[in-house]
This record gives sequence, C-alpha cells and structure tokens, in this order.
Amino acid sequence: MVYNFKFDQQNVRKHHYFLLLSLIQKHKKISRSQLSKFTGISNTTVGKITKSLMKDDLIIEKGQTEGEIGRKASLLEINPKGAFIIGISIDINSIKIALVTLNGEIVDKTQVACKVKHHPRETLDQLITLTKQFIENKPKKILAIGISMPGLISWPDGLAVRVPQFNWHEVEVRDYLKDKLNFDIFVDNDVRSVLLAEYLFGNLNNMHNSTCIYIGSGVGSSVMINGQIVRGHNNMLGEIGHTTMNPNGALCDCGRLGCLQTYICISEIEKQTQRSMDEVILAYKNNEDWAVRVIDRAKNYLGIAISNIICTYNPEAVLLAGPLIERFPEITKNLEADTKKHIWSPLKESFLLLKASLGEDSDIIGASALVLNNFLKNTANNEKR
Amino acid sequence: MVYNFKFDQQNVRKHHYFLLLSLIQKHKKISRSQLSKFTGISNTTVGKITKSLMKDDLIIEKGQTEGEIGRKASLLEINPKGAFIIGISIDINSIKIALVTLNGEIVDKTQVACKVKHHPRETLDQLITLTKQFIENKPKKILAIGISMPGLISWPDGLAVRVPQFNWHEVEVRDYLKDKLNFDIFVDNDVRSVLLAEYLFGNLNNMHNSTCIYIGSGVGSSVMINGQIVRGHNNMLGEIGHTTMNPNGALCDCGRLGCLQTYICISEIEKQTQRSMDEVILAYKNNEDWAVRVIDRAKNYLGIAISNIICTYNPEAVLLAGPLIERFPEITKNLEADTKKHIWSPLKESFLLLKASLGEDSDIIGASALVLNNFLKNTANNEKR
DNA sequence: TTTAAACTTAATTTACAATATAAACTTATT
DNA sequence: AATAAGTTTATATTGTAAATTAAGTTTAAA
Repeated sequence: MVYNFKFDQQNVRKHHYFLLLSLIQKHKKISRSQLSKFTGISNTTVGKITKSLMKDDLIIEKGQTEGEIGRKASLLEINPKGAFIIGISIDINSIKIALVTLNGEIVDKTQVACKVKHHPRETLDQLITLTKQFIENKPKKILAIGISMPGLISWPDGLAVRVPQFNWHEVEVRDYLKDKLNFDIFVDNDVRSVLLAEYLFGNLNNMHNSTCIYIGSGVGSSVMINGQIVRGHNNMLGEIGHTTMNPNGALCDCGRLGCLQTYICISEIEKQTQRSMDEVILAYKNNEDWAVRVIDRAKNYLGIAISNIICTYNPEAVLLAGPLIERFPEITKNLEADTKKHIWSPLKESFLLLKASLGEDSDIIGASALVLNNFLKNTANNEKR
Repeated sequence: MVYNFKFDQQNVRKHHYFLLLSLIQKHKKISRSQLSKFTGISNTTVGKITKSLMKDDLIIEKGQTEGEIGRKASLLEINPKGAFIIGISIDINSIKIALVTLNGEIVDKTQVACKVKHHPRETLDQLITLTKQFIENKPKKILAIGISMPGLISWPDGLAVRVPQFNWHEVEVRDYLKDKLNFDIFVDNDVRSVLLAEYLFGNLNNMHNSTCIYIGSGVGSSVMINGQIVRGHNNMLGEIGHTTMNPNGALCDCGRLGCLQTYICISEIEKQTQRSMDEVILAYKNNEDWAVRVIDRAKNYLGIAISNIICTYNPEAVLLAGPLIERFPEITKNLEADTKKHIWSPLKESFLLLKASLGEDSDIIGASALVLNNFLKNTANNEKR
C-alpha cells in the first residue's frame, strides 16, 4: 500500500502550474492579477509560473482588459497551436481520428470504415496504422491519445472488459496501443467521455454534479460528482440498464424481469416491434397505434428513469445523449415537462434537463476530453502495467 | 469566485501533518519508517512532523515492531487522552451526548428524554444547557462538536432544511449552536453519519466505495465514493425513498405510485397493517398470513432496491442500517442470498452485504465521525455564515 | 558459552536546494 | 498624481539527501 499524497517542492510547483493552466483553460481569457486573486497565489509566483507556461508554449498573451483606471492587465489564453491531443473513437463500423486543441476544437480529422465486430486485434492494428499515418505529417506537440469506445472499460488501465456491441472480451486496449504508438493512452467508454466533453467544452459548463443518460443499443449512465467522473468499485457505476423498473415487467435478455433496457433502447424496441427504429419512429409520427404504444411506453419509462436518477444522484443537470436521443428527437419531446410531472416534488426544481450539444463529433471530442482532463489535473496514467 | 487550491509552505506542512495523523489513526500502530515508505515523505520530515504531533499531544510512542533484524522501530499511535470530540445525537424523544476519543471510543455519555417534535428552539436550548454541563468538569481538549439527527441537513452549513420526524423546517442548527457553545459544529443526518462511522471505526474499514441503506420511519441511503461522503447538488443525493419501484404500485404519501417507501419502512407497514411493527413481526414469526404477505413483499422489494443500488453506485459494500434493520433481524434473514438471486449477473459477486456493527451508540459515534473526518482532512467549517 | 566485529534497520542531524512571499520597485494607463 | 499590473529582490519556510548516531541481530572466533 502506497499513498501518493505528498507534496515536495516540485509537486507544489507542478500543482500550481497545472492549476493556473486549468484556470486559464476554463476562463478562456484571464489576467495574471486575476489568477493571483482567485487562487491566493502571490503575484510573484503567478508571474513566474505563467512565464514558464509561455516558455512551454501552452499559453499566449493576447489582448488586454478594458476600461478602468490604472495599468491595463494583459490577458492570457491557451495557445491554440501549442499542444494537441489525438482523439479517437471506435464505433461498430468505423474509426475516427482527430487532432484537437486544448480548447476542444477539432483541427483535422479522418474517418475510415472498419469491421470492428469480433476482431479486436485487427481493429487495433488498423487503428495503429491509421494513427501513425495521421500523425506523420504533423510535427506538432501531442500530449497523449484519448480513445472513446462502447462497453465496459476499466479505468485507468484501459482494459476493454466486455464490449457486447463488438463482441470483445478482456482486450488490453491501452497497453497494446501504448506499446506500439509510444504515447500515453487514455481509454474510456462513450457514456463517460460524452459527459466529460460536455463538462469541459459543452452544455455542462461549471456544473460539477451532473449525470448523463446515454441511450443507444443499451442504456447506460455516467456520473460526475464534484467535478470528477466517478466509476465505482469495478468501473460499473451507472449501469442502470439492468435496474428493475417494474418487477412484473417483460423478460430481459439478462433473464430478469422489467429491466430499464426492456423499455427503452434501440435494440429492444426493434426486437419487440420487428421493425427498424426508423420505421418505428415514422409509424409513430403517423400515429399508428402499435408504434404510439411502444414509444409512449418508452417515453414514460424514460421519465421514470430520469426521476429515479435525480433521486439517487441529485444532479444539477441531467444530460441526455446517445443515438436514440440524438437521432430521434421525438423521444425527448415534452420530456422535461413530463419528468417534472412524475418527479418527487422536493426535487422538482432541482435540475436541468439538457441534450448533448456537441453533435456528431462528440465522440472524438470526448476522447480528447479524457486526455485534457488528466493533463490539467496532472494525473499520470502509468499504473498497473 | 475564489479557488483555494494553493499550497504555500504552511499548507504543505499542514497537509503532511494531517496526512500522517490520519495514517496513524487508520493503521492504529505504525512506525516512522513505515510512514515514510507509505507516503514517500522523507524520514527526515516524518521525524519532524511526528515530533510536532507528539508535542501537540495527538500521538504517543508505544511499543516496538517485533522480530526481524536491525534496529526495532518504535510504534506511534493516537494518544487516547490527547484530544476529544463531543458527539451528540438528536432523536425523536431523546438527546445523547458523549465524549469520544479520536479512535471512536466513548469515554463518557449522558442521555436525557426530550420532547423534540415541533420544538426546535427549545430542543436546541436544552441541548446547549446539557452540553455545557457535560463539558464543564472535563478540562480536556475538545476539537469540535458533531451532531447527528434525522432529516435533510444541508452541508456544510448545518441547516436542517426539513425534518419530517420532528416537524422542523429551516432550522439553523449549526449557526445557533456555534454562537452559544463557541465550538466548531458539524451537523449531518443519521444516514450519512452512520456510514461514515462504519467507515472510520466499524465494518467498512478501507472500503472507499460503499453505500448505506437506512430504513426507519422512511428509507434513505448515503453514499461514499473514493472515501468521501457525497451529497449531490442540493444535499439530496441518496434520497431513494421516493424512487419508483413499480409504476403500478400503491399510492404514496407524496402522491405518486409505487415509491420504495410504500413497500419498506416502519411507518408504512404500520399504516397498512394498522398494527405496531412489533405486532407485525410477531405475527410474521407465527406465520400469520397477512403478516407473511406484507413482510415478504417488503423483503422482496428490499432485495430489488439493493440490486438497483448496486447497479447505480457499484459499491464494494452495501451497509444495512436503521431501526427496522437493527430491531427486526427477520427482515434481513437470507437477504444476501435473495439479493444475489435477483441481481444482474455481472454484478453478482461485486459486493458485500453488511449490517451496521456499532450498535445502539452508532448515532453518537457517527456524530463524532463527522468531526474526526473533517479534522483529519483538515477542512475548516467556516463557510457561508 | 561468551564476546566482539559485521551487518541491518531506525531515527536524527547537518548542509543545502527549491519554492513562495512580502516589500520595494518599475511599467502602463487614466 | 493616482491607480493598478507586473517584476525584482531579499528572505523565510520547508523538504531532501547524505552523513551520523542508535539499537538491535547475526556470525564466528575465543
């Protein structure tokens, strides 16, 4: 058992260095003196540290404060050309790779089709080749590589424990890629990375307690508490797909009754209706009885699920994300009002219901967010090889 | 907006001082050289800091390591007579006050009957008088006062927002007591303090991710993540009593259907059966039909609730506590096996199901745990007056 | 069996390096 | 001249490595 809580002089300096960097990132533009006031760090030290951040090309000086009497403060901001992140998403049939700034902006991007299912080794080898090509003619400073993919991923060791969508089991994604690519690699699932992305770059700015409900082929959730993604004892925190919503409900794949997944996820709705999700939604729009029944039931249970989530996590915001949410806005129509009707009254006004805001590239931005978050917190990723 | 993340020299020293103190508390007995190895802090510094801890009477040297070659290390432990905590519990009809050591041991205790219901001011004034009397002839060093009580308590400002059991609303418990008693005051509810107490002194040793389900007149839960009690955006994290367990269930007080509280809590069972809980349990033991029906249903829903809790929080351990659990062991008979039958299989072996171990004084020990936890983490409690 | 040298680990002392700060000072603007 | 931003200078605090002292065990010769 080793505790790494000590602060020797170097650690203090490093801590302050990244603290100031993350404040600059968060505030977009901020002056030295404001940094000093906000943190309590003396102006002397702020001056020294910002000088070293500039020497490292992580920040630049741009513009000044306006008005007021006295000398104007010059503003500091992230150097958009100083350091980059490689964000990668692995999807059921494609790999996306992007070069992303520390502000979450995509500078360059490539996407290729790819048979992911059943082929972990081939997929990763293809990913490695692609990444090498992608990086080759970019002589930029790359901090690390972030990877977003579905499934149960263990943190921080980046082991894909179970990926039902790909039929992968126990694939050592991080270690395999780290060996071949020689970068630090951060891997997490789509549910967590989209939440982190919205927190750092999107709709959840400064909401330190929030929950994401992600609905695609299954249902999952991710949770941020006090600004940290929390993962539970076995990285399975938020696995709400198999919470029992109705003990007398329908039989789930897992052999139990009335799991949330039996009411609201694409694969189950398709299975139950024997149609594609697009057909179901079309029929729903045309007010066809069978479709209205299944979609209204889904919406009803989604409302209950949100209400239960709010009771259990008491978040400031609930973020809805995932293919079902993003491709079929019908599902979330009137959802906020419906949820407020369902929910226990003391919590009625406690939360915001938001939809993912980062669009189709949210996955690669999320992958980059994994890296940025760890870089700004200055947490290494070298454990347990 | 002010960020207090800086580490000047004094903060570093303070941080290390409390880090070593908390490790000594946790390990019961530990040598300087082990402290140095565990933390990475140099033996020089460990020597200096432990010397200052001894000067402050917080630790003592006692005994030595055994066997091995080389010089024996002398062991450090908490000085049981060095500093104390006042732990207070407020219950529906009594107030308990105890003098507690930093190891969670009760040194002295007093208990008085008291009409709490509807009388916040009188109750607090009585509590103040009692506490003053209690402290009077104890010329010991008292760190702070911890208070455990039911209801929704906001943290860290110690405002009793809603206490249905007492019919209290918006009572400024912390600030009122702080003014009159001139001690730092830490207030939280019974559900959270019992979890913290079991973590620091009881069954949950070193289980940094755990959840407590507390069943009494209502149902609540408290959650520890990475060794921290988490409270959510409005201190309502864990309010599972009004999660919907069955959308077609019975009508709850709150006006909604099928809340967990309608299936398993003393007041509801008494209301539904029109008998006292003791009578219900007696009848259940005698195999009377009506009692078997209601208790078996309660047990069934408790199993589902635990299963859902495990999916949502993925804890290492689930702690069962509260009057219903502690007074009626029938409720939890075979519960672990039953839960494992219900639960989603990937999580089947992920958790321990434990019962509260600290007995009838768990409330005052919990109150002390609130203080100890904050003292060891060196977090002040002066915000937002 | 005795005993002293060699060895091992614990803990303290000493000399030094890193860092943060306050105070003084310079710069830029009203 | 006044005010605020930012830098320089002198200094105090703290932590560490290396050296030293302390306290025990092992080994082997007497």
